[in-house]
Amino acid sequence: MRTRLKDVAERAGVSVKTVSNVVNGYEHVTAKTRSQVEAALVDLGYVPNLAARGLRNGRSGVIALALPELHAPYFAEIAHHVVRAAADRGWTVLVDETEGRLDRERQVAAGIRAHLIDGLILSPLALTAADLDGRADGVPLVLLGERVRHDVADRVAVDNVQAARDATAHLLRQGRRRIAAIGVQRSAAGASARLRLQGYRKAVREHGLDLDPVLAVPAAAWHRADGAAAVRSLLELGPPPDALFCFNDLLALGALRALHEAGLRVPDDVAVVGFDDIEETRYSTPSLSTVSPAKDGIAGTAVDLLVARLAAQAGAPSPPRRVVAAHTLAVRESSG
Amino acid sequence: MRTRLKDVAERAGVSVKTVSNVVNGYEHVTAKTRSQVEAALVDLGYVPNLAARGLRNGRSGVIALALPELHAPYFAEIAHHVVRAAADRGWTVLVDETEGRLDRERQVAAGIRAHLIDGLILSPLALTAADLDGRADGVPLVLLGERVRHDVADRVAVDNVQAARDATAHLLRQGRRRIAAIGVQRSAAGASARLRLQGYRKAVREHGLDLDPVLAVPAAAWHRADGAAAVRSLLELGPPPDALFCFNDLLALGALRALHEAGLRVPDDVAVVGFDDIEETRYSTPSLSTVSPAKDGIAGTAVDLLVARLAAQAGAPSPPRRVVAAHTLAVRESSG
DNA sequence: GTCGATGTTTGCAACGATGGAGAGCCATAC
DNA sequence: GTATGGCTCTCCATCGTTGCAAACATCGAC
Repeated sequence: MRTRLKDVAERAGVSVKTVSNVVNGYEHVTAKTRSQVEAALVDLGYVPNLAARGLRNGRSGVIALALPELHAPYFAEIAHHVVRAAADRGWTVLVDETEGRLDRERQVAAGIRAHLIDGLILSPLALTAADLDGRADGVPLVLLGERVRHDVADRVAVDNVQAARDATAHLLRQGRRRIAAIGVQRSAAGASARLRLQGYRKAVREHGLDLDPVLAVPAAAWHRADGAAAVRSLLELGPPPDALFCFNDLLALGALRALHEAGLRVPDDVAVVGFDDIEETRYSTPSLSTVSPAKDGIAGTAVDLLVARLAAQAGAPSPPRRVVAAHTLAVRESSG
Repeated sequence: MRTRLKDVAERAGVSVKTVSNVVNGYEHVTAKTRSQVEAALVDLGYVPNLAARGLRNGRSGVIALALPELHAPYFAEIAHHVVRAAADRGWTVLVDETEGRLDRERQVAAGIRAHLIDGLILSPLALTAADLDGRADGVPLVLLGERVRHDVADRVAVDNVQAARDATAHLLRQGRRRIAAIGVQRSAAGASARLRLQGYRKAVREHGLDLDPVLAVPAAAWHRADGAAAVRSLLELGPPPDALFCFNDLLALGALRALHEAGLRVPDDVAVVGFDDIEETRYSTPSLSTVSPAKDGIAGTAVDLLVARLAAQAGAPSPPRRVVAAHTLAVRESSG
């Protein structure tokens, strides 16, 4: 049996409330009482019952992080930063994997864990704004990524169009002319893909070049295998491109692999740029140039937005906030 | 304001307890009452308050997973499998990062989240058995890995000695004779390192070869950078080895990088085997041979052990259980 | 010595849910 | 018609904590 405030109170010869006051650092407790209580706390090894505290306060100190899959490096890194940012601010993180499935994303957004969590950070793949309309009464929500319209909830995201444009422009400046875009998606879940494609096209046109539809290569998912497959199919269709802009790093790493197998040298024959700056890109052969979103900034901002919502929950509802996270271009060997 | 059982009860014209009975699937409720209550539940969008339920039942339905760092691929994959296994069994996972720091590991083991979690799965780095002695009253604990003596808590781990021996024997069978062990650690946190070194030595001796101390290369941490640094220092000391057994995949990937920079071909000049079978090893250039622990099995077993403890908590304490997880050797290009 | 002000401690109620005891109702058996 | 038993449903207490308000103690000022 665990010790409760009551046990400590009996041991210290004071009331339960006084013990509670000591535990919570209430000012007006005499030094003598305080030390008695503290001794009893230590003796009995008291640990507060967070379920009871949560029930009483209406706050659990726990936020949920829902993302497609924890084992994808980008999400693992985001999760790391969120857990860390939350811990720094005194919160704990509970993790849900949605597998990018609409039903799971809807469930978590609808507040499946009501009163166990105080807020939710969601990185959606399939969810649309319609799914979120009219959930004003639910737990505060912060969205990661530009996949959902920004007027339904707080949102933190990099400017995908701008970032894709930067990456493509970098390749153009290196003198590349036939740049393929790897990772095109037409499904509802492909909002990021659309934005990155848009940025890519913008850069190509701004450089006075024509868009070759053959160079827009689709990928079902954004894993290594899809990147490798995309490159193989591209190479079958005709002369190889002189550069690839891959919509994420996993695609790019798969692409590096396929290029290597095809006997093409990177960056000599084909330059490659990815997106996400996962740690692996620094150690691949060759190391991978990539768009580097400020992941710690994204995580910190997301937690801050959530905490701000929590603090403001009593007052009038404020309009959703949209934060654009910084990004840079990390130039490495694959496009150096 | 969220709806409570009370609101639903008023709407349906029954008592709070009856609503509770319906929600919990209690048998003896008339069809009529049931349908009335269910209608009210839907109308008001009732969601149970898990904090209150947890307080009353003494169970929250949440387990904690504490590991050094979520962004290391091995731990990310373990976390993925644990979250999934827990979800399959109706549990939710809360994540703590310890950074491998002793104080943090002690805190989580001591039950910092008491009553918010029902059980704990901990992957310790620095913790010793002494830290766990006498915590019989705490929340059920399952340890991952062989770092801590197996008689203090339930434990799931691969047989590190055997696995390291298998990996080294594989290299010997390929005709390699100067095999370096990368990742040696002498600190308290290096229990896995010691076991893997032991297995490596065993295999070398069993093959009738002498151990060359130069070939046991230390690494402060087990990240890519450490693997690269270890190889560079090894190459400075004398003639290159003809194979590397790296104590984890990140070391091996860093090593591949350093070998490449040194102009050594893998596997022609130097064969490389890693440990963990993270997804990245299938796409590196060359792809990496590695010891493959059954990660889903480890995660599933860990959750099962925890759930079993929870179910048995009322009865007499049973002795700690030790489960040895399966491992195989995935042979890929780096030692093919 | 009394009064008020300040500082310290206490008791009670409440957060939302559920277990258990028992009240009410109906059908069946005598 | 009454007793019996079983099914439904309600009421009350309880889980551990904290906000509120009241009670109590201490002190200085008059």
